[in-house]
Amino acid sequence: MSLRKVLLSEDVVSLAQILLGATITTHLDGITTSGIITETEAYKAPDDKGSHAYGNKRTKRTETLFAEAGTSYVYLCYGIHHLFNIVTGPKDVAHAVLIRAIEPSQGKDQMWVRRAIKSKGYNLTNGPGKLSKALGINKSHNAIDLLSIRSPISISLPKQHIPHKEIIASPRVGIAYAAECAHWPWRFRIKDNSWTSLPHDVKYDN
DNA sequence: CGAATGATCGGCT
DNA sequence: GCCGATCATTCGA
Repeated sequence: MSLRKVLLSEDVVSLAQILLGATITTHLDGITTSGIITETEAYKAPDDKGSHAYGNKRTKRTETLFAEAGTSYVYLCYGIHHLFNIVTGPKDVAHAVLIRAIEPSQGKDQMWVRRAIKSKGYNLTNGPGKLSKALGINKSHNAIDLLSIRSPISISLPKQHIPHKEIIASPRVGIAYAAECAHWPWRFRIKDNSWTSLPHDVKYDN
């Protein structure tokens, strides 16, 4: 089954889990960088108050969310960070999966150059703003067809899905204003993978 | 350690 | 004007 068909037919909450383990690759400025998706979040308008398209609100910004499955939705957060989403569902259904973290595979050195920070380790790509910067994604990559052969950004599903047992669900963060929707466990990450951001509600004792 | 803060922009009221 | 699907750094205990 083609990726587009999967993105069209499955529910966005399922897709957030299906996309775990998928590879995202960018070809920009003659540089190839790629990584495995380790953490995702589902955004499901119109009922989801955390979504920009809550209540099917259409503005210049949210219009991209209403595009057909396989379109990219990149938008600027806090004036600094470009957050990368994959639009899912048929045209006029504003569902999307936010990519929150990846495990780097190709072009790690170039990612560090793009990130330009002192620290190292998992810090490279374990957050939505971080991975976008590491992969060179910015708002010029909004509303492009990820499934086109010409796209500088591409997605490929893993040969085998991550088993359900290996997926951890938790509440979404950063959208406290979204009231009860903020508690919906629509954030997914691969168990025992260190290339994820820590769940905010879990404490580790050591 | 944790808390506070600065960075810095565009969409919305 | 205000504030967000954030992050890196500094400050204080």
